[in-house]
Amino acid sequence: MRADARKNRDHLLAVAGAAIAEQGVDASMRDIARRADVGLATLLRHYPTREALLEALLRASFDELTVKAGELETSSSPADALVSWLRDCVTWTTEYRGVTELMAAAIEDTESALHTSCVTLRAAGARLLSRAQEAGAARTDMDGTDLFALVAALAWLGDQPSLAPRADHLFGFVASALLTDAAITGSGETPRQG
Amino acid sequence: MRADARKNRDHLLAVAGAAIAEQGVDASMRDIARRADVGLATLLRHYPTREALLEALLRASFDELTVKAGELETSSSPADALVSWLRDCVTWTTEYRGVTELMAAAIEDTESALHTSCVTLRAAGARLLSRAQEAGAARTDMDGTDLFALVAALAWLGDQPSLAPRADHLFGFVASALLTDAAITGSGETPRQG
DNA sequence: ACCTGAACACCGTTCAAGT
DNA sequence: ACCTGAACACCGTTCAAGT
Repeated sequence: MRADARKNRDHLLAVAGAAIAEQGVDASMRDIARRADVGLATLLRHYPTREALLEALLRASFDELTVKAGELETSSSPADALVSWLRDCVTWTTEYRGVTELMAAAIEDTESALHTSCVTLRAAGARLLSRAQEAGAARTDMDGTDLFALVAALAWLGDQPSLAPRADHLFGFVASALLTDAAITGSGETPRQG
Repeated sequence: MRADARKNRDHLLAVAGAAIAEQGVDASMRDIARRADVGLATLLRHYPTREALLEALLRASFDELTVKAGELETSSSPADALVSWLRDCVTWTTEYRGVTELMAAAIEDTESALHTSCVTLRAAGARLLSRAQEAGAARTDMDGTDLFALVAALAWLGDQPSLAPRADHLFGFVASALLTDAAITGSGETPRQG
């Protein structure tokens, strides 16, 4: 790639990041190009679709979350690892309004530029869930796809101005429903009789 | 209203219902007018906004759900009434893809044509929740707004092709988390000591 | 090798002009 | 009283022509 092209590309990504942080993932591509003082066609040659642009923009965050999941597997109790990773995921998505819907579409669209990242993320969550289930800390009637859906739904709530104030509370509701009583009362105690 | 205008209006609503059932609430207004063999400006004079059109389209369903809530209050146990009404709400929203997002926006926008209907719906849910809470059948850390948000989130899941297959399962997950153990093991037993 | 203006087919909004 | 064509300011896609 030529030096001027590389510079254009980096500049575009920075401008796109700002625009999308402000206006959400539906920010106009034309507007992003305008802000970057570049023709719309130039933006589209670097990033042929909105998803390709987002993939470049979110790659670092995706990687971080995946690495974090691996770290939590060794550093925290199964229940704590699961819940704190879920919280990280939900918190992260609130940075880019509307990204959840795109991710839900991408996870079953193998053509999407976001597909692989989403599948990897789901797998990371599934591992943490399995670990918690094997420890008797999480319900056994859930799998990685259920978990992905729950995170997506909670993130979606955070995107809706009228519902966002309850997003934290409902995260707690969902998280505690996901865990078993044994995990909630603490791993040191014996589960109480039902 | 003149007879020809009335006829136009009814015809527009029927056509809009079909288009929106097919394509979701984002169906092009221009396309709806085209299908109805009417100028776009005519559609917009009858229904000045997308929300006004949907309000006319959904009014009957809104009323039904509100009436249903009242009936369930006398015909069913507090827990059953709450859960079966929630299921009705979620099932209903799946008929019109995207309606949940519009409703979430409308409930805090007093200018929206859908505002009153959404507020009424939330109040009906809040009554069923209170009744269940007073009977010791539902968690007491939830209110009508939380309930509205949960229904919205579950309905949103049903709108996403990749997540829809889990929507029923996750409805059960949320519903059972909403109820107390006492309500789940049956209303004939005394709540256990916590 | 890289960039871009311009044409295209859409969208919802608005209003002057028609019946 | 009711309807509508047309102008407007947008959108993303595509490609021939320029540097």
